[in-house]
Amino acid sequence: MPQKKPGQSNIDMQQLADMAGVSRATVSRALNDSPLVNERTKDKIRELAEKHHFVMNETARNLRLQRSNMICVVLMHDVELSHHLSDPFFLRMVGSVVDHLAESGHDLMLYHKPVTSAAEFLAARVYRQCDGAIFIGQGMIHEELNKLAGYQKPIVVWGADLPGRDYRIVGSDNVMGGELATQHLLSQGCKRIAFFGDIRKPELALRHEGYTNALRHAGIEPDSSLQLDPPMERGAAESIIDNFLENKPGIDGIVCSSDMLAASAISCLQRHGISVPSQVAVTGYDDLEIGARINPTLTTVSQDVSGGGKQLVKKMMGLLAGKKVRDSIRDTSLVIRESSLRKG
Amino acid sequence: MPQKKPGQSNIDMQQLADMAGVSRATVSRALNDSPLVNERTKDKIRELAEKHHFVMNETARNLRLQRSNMICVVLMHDVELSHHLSDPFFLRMVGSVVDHLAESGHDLMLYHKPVTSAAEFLAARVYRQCDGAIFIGQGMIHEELNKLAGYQKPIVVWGADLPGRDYRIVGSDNVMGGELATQHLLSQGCKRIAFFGDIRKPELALRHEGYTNALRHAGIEPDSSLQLDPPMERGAAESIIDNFLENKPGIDGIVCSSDMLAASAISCLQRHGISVPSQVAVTGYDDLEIGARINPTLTTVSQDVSGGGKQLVKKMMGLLAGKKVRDSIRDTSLVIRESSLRKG
DNA sequence: TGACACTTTGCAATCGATTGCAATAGAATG
DNA sequence: CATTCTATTGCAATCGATTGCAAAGTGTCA
Repeated sequence: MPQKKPGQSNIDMQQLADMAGVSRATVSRALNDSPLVNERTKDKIRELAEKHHFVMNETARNLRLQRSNMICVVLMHDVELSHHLSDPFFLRMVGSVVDHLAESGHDLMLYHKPVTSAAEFLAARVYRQCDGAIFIGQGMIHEELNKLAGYQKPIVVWGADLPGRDYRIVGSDNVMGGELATQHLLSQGCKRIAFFGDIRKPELALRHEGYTNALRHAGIEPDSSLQLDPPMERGAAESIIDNFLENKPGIDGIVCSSDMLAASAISCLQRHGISVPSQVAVTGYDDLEIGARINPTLTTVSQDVSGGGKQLVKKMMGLLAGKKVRDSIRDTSLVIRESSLRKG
Repeated sequence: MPQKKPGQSNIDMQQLADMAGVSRATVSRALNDSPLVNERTKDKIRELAEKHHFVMNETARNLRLQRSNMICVVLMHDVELSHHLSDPFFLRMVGSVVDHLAESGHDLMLYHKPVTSAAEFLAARVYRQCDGAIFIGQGMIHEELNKLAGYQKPIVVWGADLPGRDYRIVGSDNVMGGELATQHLLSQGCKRIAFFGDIRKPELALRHEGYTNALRHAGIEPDSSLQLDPPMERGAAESIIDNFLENKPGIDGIVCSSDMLAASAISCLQRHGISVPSQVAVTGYDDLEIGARINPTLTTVSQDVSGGGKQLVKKMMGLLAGKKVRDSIRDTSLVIRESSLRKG
C-alpha cells in the first residue's frame, strides 16, 4: 500500500472539530476525558473520532506536555563476541520491562548499538527522545554510566554493585548465586570444582567470589587454575573446554556462569566419555526454558527475571517522579532449580 | 539522582544561541550541518553544544519534520500460552530488525500487548507515534492486519502468504521447511513419521503441508492420527507427548515445529527408553544456539533470521518512501542443519 | 426582570525545533 | 563610487496538540 487511501486517514483535529461543530480545544478536552466537557459532546466527538479513524499526533502532544512516555532500553551484551543476539536472558528481561512499562503507561525504545561513552549516548536520537534509560548490564562502561547519571535524564542499570557508583542499580545477588551453585555441587559430594566464566565481567566476578566463598567454607582452598573462560562462540568454546578437560582429569564438578556454557560443558564431557552428573556434575545459570527439556535436565541458578524487570521499571518511575530511590539487589530472589538426576 | 545537577543539563537552543552570539536559526542550521552556515560559526556552535551537553529536543524536531523515525515492532507470539517471552526466535528477529533499522537511521519501539483488533492498535500510543509498524507473526488476526494496512501508516508482516491478503509480508518458505525436515527423516530410513505442532497457526500449517507433500512424494500416505499439538507449557506438553508415545508405538521419526518442542520430544523418548536417533529420529525448527550444544545435537531447520529482519526493514523503508513493494518469501534461505549423529 | 452561580466552550499563547524569505555585510565589478 | 553578486544570518510562520483565562449559555432565586 504505497499510497494512503483517501478518506481513511489524515483526519486532523480541526476537521474533527468542524464535524462536531466545536473548537479544537473542546476536541482535545473530550478525547482526554476532561470533566469540563459535556458528556453528550464527549460522546459525539469520541464517536466521530472512532468512525473516521482519527489518530492523534502523539508527537505534538508530547512536545506540549514535555515528556514522551518512552523509556530507552539499552542491551549491553557482548557485541564483539555475539553479534547476533542469542542469549534468551535478554529477551526475557526486555519482555518483563516492556510489560511493566506498559502497566505504568510507558513505551519502550530499544537500543542495540554498543555504548562505549556517555557523550556518544547523549547524542543518540533515542536519548533525545526518551524520558529515561534502562541499561541491561554494565558492560565495561561503569565510569561512563556514572557520567550519564549526572545529566538530564534518569538512568537505572541492571548489574552489580561496583565501587564508586553514582547510578541506581537493580540486580540479583550474584555472590549468593555463585554460592548456591557451588554448595549444590558440594552437597552432591564434589571435591574438585571448576569455574567457567569471564571474571572480568562484574557480575561474573561476583559469582566467582561466591564460588570461592563456598569452597573455603567447605574447607577447600580454591585453585585458580580451575577457572576457565571459554569464548561465546560455540566451536572455539568447545575446543577450549576439551583442552581443559584433558589437562585437568581430576575435576568432579563445574560451576558454569550460563546455561549455554553448561550445555557445551556437558556435551564436551560426554564426548570424552565422562558421565554427567555421576562422574562430573555441572550447574548452569539463567534457567533457560530449554534447560528443563533436555536430558539430563540442567541444574541451574534461576534468577527472577520478571521481578527484576519489575524493579527496574519501579525505580525508573520513582526517578521520573523526582523521588529518592534506593538500589535493589536482594529484591530479586534466587533459587537453584535442581536436575532430576543427581550425582551417583 | 532524583535532582538534576544544575549546570549540566537543560541547556536549550536559545541559551546555546546566546553563548555563540547567534540566533536559534543559525544554531539549528549549524547542528544540521547546513551549507548555509559559515564553517567557523559551525565549529564554535558544535563545540559549545558538546561542552554544555546540549541535547536537542527530538520531539519538537519530529513535530516540525512530520516524522518520528521510529518503527513499531509488534511481537505476535502466543501470549496466552507463554506469557513470559521464552522463544529466542523473537530476540534474534528483533535484534536483526533493530540493527537494520539503525542502518537506515531509524529507531525501534517494542509493542508486546496482544493485538486482537485494528481499532485497538490504532488507538495505542505506539501507533500514534511511529512512522510504521512491523508485525512479527500474524497470530490469528489476518483480517485485522488487512484493515490496518489501509490506514495511515505502512505495515509489514513476518508471516505466511494467506489468501486474500492486503498487507505486505516477508517470510521463509514454510512448506519447503516442512519438506526439508521430513525428507531428512525419510533419508534416514524413517517410515512412520509424526508431526508435532499447532496447525491452526498459518506458518505451522504450511510446514505441515510440506510434511505431507514429502510423505506422499515418498509414497507414504499421511496418517492424520500422527499429528499432535503439545501445548507451550513444558509439564503439560511432556505429559501429552508421553501419552502419545504410549499409544503410537510404531513411529520412527518426529517432525517438530520448534526446537523447544523437539527438546521435549527427545527427552520424553529417552525417558521411555527409546534411543534417539537410532530408534526414533527427531527434527526441530529454528536452529536455536543451544541446540548445537546439547547431546545428541539437534537436527533442525535453520531460517535465515538475520536476512529476514533485513528484508522486513527494507520493505518498510520502501513503503515509507512511497514505493511499490513486493512480498518476499524466498529471499530468506532455508537449510537443514544436521545432527552429528545419524539414525543407525 | 436582574443578579449571581455554575456549566460549558472558545481564544490564543505555548512547547522547541525548522525553513522560506528578507536583510545585511563584504567582495567584486563596471 | 555606485551597483551587483554572494555568503551569512535573522525574522517569523509553522508543525498539532494543551490549557489558563475570558466569555457565553443555562438555571435559580429574590
